[in-house]
Amino acid sequence: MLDDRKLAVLRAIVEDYVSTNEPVGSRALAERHNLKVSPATVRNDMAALEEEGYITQPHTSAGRVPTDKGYRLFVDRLSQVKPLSGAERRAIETFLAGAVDLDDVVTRTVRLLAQLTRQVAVVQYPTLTRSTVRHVELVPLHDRRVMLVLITNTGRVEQRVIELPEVVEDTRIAHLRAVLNASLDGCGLLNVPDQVADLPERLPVEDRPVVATILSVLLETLVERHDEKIVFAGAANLAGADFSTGLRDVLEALEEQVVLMRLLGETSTDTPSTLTVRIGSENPFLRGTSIVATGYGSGDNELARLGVLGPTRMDYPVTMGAVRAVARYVSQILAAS
Amino acid sequence: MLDDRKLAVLRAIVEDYVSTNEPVGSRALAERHNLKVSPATVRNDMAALEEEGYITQPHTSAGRVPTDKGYRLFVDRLSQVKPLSGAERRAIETFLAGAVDLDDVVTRTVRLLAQLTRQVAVVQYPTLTRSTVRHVELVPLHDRRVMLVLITNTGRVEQRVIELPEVVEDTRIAHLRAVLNASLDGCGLLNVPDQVADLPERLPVEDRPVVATILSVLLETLVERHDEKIVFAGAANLAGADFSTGLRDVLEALEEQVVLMRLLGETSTDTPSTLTVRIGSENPFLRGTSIVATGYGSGDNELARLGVLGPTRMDYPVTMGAVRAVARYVSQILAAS
DNA sequence: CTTGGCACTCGGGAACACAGAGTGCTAGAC
DNA sequence: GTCTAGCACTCTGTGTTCCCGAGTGCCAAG
Repeated sequence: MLDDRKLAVLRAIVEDYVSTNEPVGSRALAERHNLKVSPATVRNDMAALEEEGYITQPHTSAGRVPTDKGYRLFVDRLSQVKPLSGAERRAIETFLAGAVDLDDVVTRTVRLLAQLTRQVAVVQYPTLTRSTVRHVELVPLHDRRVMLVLITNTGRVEQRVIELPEVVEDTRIAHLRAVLNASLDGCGLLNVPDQVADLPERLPVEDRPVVATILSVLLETLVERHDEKIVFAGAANLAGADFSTGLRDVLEALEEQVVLMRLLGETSTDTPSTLTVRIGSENPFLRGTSIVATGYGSGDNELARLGVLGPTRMDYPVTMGAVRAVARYVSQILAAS
Repeated sequence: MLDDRKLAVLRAIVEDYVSTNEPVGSRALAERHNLKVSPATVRNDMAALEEEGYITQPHTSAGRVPTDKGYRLFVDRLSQVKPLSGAERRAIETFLAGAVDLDDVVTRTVRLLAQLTRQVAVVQYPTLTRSTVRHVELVPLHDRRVMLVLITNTGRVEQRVIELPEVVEDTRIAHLRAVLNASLDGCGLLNVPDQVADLPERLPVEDRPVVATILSVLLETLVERHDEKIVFAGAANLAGADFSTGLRDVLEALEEQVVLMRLLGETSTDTPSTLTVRIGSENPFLRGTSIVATGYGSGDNELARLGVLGPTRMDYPVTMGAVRAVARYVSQILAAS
């Protein structure tokens, strides 16, 4: 049905359309990509491709434009991820290496990705639920207040001020801290509830109200932050592009954590290095946009996702290369710290 | 030069133009705002106003549009800040009261403000330099690593992992923590360098290398975060409006911390409740936009600024009311915590 | 100082023609 | 059977012209 030359024609159409943003006609095609056949032949192939739904023409007597299905075929079979240049790799490395803490890593990553792809970049903060406890700290503030600080192996820090039911001396606080750390150190966040379930019973009766208060806040913190934080950058890159769905919708989606989450895709348990590409109508919302995303994380388990969002008419090979490269470097950085 | 009626005409022009987004002519003006004079009279007044530079006409045969100078006069002398409705006040209060930490307060504030004004809201994180130290914590991690946690009175928490020059037992760490807190508790962040300057000398010789390392990181943290964090929300509200300077420029500015900072205005030492309004060309950059900003903070000292950014053609009384109200509520929340 | 009248200007929409790009189809060449 | 050349056809986008209407500026009278 689709011989090699027809595929070559489709690839040429996608490439030309992406670079010129204008429907591409048979003559220009035959000339620019030395196909060694005449425009008439190209026209026949185009008719076949259109028949199959890979391309379409906006108006009669206009050139052809790829459909979502056409882009899909292009991404799956006709293109290769384009690796970054050496200079770009080095730039990424040095830029990310300068980060001082997790916040900084995420901020730098999202900006970097936006600049690299000239599109909107989206980065999800590493998921708490897959991290482990590195340290729990109880800081006496004054009166009956203590601050609970939870540090995870991904460098994330959560803190809460707790109002205790009674005045507690610092030494007791120190003891509680030791107990908490003894049972939680290195524990996966998902297992924390189980680990601390019998803790009050193992302590003297007089400590139980205090411990109960602290634990309830601790558990609450875990649950609350389950709705993950997502940041984006590069909205200015939307200004040029035209979206079928309207710029407003895109901007709104970017500020809706929930929608962004869905767009980035479910956090898969696959190896994090696989790239997800959702093209146009394949997206749950924002059917006029495409998304290239992948997971990242230290080692083999995927901690969170990152990707870019742009018009359906985007340079997929380049974008995919950038996303993949950035994800790898971030993973490295996180593993090292 | 400008009698009362001319001022009334200017006010009417601003109000009409803001609500309709179309140049306003003399007939419509005379009808809608019962000025009790004929269109011809209005025309004379308009000619005078144009002569003075308060209004202008886009084309020879079109109605008049306010100039930046016209808006300025309107804001300064012809309008009153419009207070929020009771329902709005209650909504703000409950929404902000639900925040769990400083991050949350800022995030909620910026979203609230964007929704309230239907414009882009911008909020600066409370400045470190005006805060005071509530607590310093040293958390032994393992080997030669400790985590330094700095908690300020505004609820802000900074943390850094420090690589020590030698292995240090936990008891020595605890001692150092006590020493640090003793000299820094309640100390203004700006004074921290002075406070700790002679600290190494007051300690045994064997502790000095460790203390020096810790202090250098502490001071670095203070300096680094001097470039303040700013967040924005409501970019989708830009989609409808048209900016003379181009949407792209506005979006770019929003992602440039430095530019945003300049736009919000210098942190003044004035009482925080004064509203700053910069109209069109009065802005350092983005001359096509207007900015309504104010300071906020607990008590009398201004901790940071917040505001909204929108087209020059905005509803100043309403916007000013919203900004002022939100700033007050945030200040309350911060003072309480 | 205000008002009604009047001539003038100019933007924007409707109608129209036209050039150019691109197509589909058919008949012939390899 | 596949490719090619030629040709008639169909659009879109653009430039032109025309005209209406909104709005103005000015002047003379109240």
